[in-house]
Amino acid sequence: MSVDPDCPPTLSCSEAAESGDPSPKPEVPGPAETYDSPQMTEADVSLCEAASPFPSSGDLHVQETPDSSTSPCVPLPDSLEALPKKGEVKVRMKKQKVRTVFTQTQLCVLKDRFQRQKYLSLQQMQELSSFLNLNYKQVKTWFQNQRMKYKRWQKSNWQNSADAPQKGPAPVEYPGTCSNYAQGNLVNTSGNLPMWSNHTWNNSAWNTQSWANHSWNTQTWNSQTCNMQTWNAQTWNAQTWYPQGWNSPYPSCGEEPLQPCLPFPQSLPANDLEASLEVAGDSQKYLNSPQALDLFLNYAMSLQPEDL
DNA sequence: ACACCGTTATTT
DNA sequence: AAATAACGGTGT
Repeated sequence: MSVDPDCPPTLSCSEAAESGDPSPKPEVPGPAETYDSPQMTEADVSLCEAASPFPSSGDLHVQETPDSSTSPCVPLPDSLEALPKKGEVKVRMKKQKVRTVFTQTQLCVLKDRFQRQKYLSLQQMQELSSFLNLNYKQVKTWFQNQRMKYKRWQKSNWQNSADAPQKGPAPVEYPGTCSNYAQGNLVNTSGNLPMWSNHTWNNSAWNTQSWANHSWNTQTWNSQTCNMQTWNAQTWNAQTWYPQGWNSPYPSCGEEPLQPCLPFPQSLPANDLEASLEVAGDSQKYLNSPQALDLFLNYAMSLQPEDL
């Protein structure tokens, strides 16, 4: 909650948060941080965050999370401000962790996506992250954490549906989606299937229900057994996702040559989700990628009030 | 390179 | 104090 969009990205949010303005809601309706935050420079980030030892972050362009306020990078201990070569001063630098506070919108999208898809392919994550204006890494992490959370939840609910062998009205629903979130629209009310509920999911046993039943607390499906990596690669590639389908359902999408699954560039105008949605409201000139369109169609109506 | 999972640290 | 974003170690 709160997500203080007010907090100037540049200054320590925590500081601001603590010292005053506990006002949780009255946020500027600011489309979840419409401000394009100067945020910190990469230098800053790497400096304070000690730069994730992530090898891959190289090719997976890690855009430094644009919206979604990220925690400060300021109060580094002391004596270090001079800090000319970060290479050397390894000593007592406590390395403050930067924690991003996702916006409600971002969370909604993430959660909803998670509900129908526990694992995303690399590409999907990239797309999603791009759309949400988050890092690939952030999305990846989020999904990982979410899986763990889900797992925990399953365990605790395990007893509940434990013995409803496999017929039960499906275990209690995982508290995934946002309250007034119109997840109804998500699943094609019109046969326009969102990409992630496409055939791949439909006919398989992987709808949310059966997934839940799957209770994989035993190692049933997890990566070790199945090797998600390979599976992902083979199953979730562009061809799979964009079979031929993008010509049909959507009005102004027919024209799109719809390339496979592009690197999902900044096809979205500068900004973030809400901006895109806003724009997309009347003209779809920016939605030149299936992903954007899809997301729009799926989420446009379901934004949290506070985000708009 | 990625998933899992325990841990750490921040945010509320 | 709880929730959770991010990290680090480990296994494949």
